[in-house]
Amino acid sequence: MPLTPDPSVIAKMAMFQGLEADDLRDVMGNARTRRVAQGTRIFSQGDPAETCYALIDGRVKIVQTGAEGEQMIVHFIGPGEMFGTLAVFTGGGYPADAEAVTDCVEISWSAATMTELMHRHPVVAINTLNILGRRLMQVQRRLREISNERVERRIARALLRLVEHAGRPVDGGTAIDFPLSRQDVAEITGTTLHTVSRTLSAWEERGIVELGRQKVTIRDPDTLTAIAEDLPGQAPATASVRGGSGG
Amino acid sequence: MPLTPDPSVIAKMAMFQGLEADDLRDVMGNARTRRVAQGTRIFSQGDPAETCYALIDGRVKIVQTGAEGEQMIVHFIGPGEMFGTLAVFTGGGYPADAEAVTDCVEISWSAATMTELMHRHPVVAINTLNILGRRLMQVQRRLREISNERVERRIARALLRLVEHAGRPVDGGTAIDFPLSRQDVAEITGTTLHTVSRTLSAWEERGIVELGRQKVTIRDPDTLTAIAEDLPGQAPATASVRGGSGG
DNA sequence: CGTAGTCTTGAATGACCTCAAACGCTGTGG
DNA sequence: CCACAGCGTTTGAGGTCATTCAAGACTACG
Repeated sequence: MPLTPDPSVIAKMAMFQGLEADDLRDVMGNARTRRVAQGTRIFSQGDPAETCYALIDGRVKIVQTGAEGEQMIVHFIGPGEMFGTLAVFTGGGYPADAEAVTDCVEISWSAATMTELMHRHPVVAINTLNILGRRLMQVQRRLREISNERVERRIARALLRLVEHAGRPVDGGTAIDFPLSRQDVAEITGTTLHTVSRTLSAWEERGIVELGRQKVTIRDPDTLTAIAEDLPGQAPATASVRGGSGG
Repeated sequence: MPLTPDPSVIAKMAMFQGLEADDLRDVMGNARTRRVAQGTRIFSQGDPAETCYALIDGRVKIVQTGAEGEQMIVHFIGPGEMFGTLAVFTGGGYPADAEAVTDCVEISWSAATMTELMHRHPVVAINTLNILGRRLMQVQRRLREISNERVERRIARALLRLVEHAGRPVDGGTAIDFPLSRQDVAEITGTTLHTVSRTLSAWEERGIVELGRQKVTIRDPDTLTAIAEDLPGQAPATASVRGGSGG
């Protein structure tokens, strides 16, 4: 993966749809491309937001930390998606950390450049509006789910969403394209790693998933969907989730 | 309140900051102003998003409904704020219902008009980006809170936020400017009206709030903040509602 | 082979929900 | 004016899902 990516990569990004070839060259000229090793912190919550990013390759997780250290995974970023853009327009610091969960290639622009670009090409602003709007709708849906639904169902949903977003077909199922610990799943679904572990173990026994270290493979997406949607006929054996000794 | 509002009202809106007087007249010309009675449904979840709105006067609540009827109050809209804008740019229908919780005056534009306006005046798109960005940050913070925090603290936070956003000073405290039922608070905080009722009753006994039918008055915001932030020194003493910080 | 990090599993507690009933405002009509 | 219905609210009792505390097992890596 070269450090000067060809413009076609940029051209495909949702953010730059509708730009002419000339403008794309302009965009490229003002951008900075960089390799980022797995585990690198790209920016930190509270840092002044001076740069906005897009991902060429790899995966980045966006993590928000509360006053007492509780963490929540807000979003996983994949190739072609922007991140860190939000804070550039709201002023103030980044609202979360960004961390590379695999080796990545990122491209970035200064806040000033991006603002200027949007003034020159309103379509970029409108594209961004579109992306941010979708993300807002997603977060709102997730908010409702977390408020009103049981943990098991939230975990099912989270896995299905991850598969949708970062699924890689493997022998006998679909795996998730990057290291994903139980703790990660807990921070997505708003629960503890213990509950996640118990739930996944129960599912493994039923042949729905296959587990590994920082790895989950979905073997039976239909049953998982049934759990997520609470469909009849695939009633989960809830008792088995609770360590075997119900009371 | 006249049905042809003077342009200064529009000029003050965050969405139209930076527009010239001429442009503002243009905006006004394409807008439609309307009175809305308390309780009116302005748009419904799933309706095709053909109009975007701003509020001149009154309060509107944005409510999302899940597949099985569970509801969640996403946002309260006050004077000068826009709503229903989101869906216009993401395509698809509105992601939630909008309902007037008081008598309102709204102003609206067709989606096409608004898009055109943004192309002519990028600053409007960038302003909208700013507003939407802030809202996204708010929702993400709320998501983390709901995931990681106990109910009592979430209720405290919700009340403080409502006071901030719609507080009206009254004799011996601050009231909230519109009818707010226990059920409403439950739908904001992701709990049940029973738990809300119990919690508020306990607080009333401690003199923190004063309760009425669809009404909450904050008498002691400091203690409420202490509960919200889990500060020392204001430890709640009631048996029925959990206090302190864990174990 | 030891160390550190991830994951599993058990047992006990408890926060919150669910179910159920009754209370008290508010507005309405006799 | 009072009776009555409707709605929001309060309160109790019981159940359970999920957290919390506590070990221990497994995996990767030097």
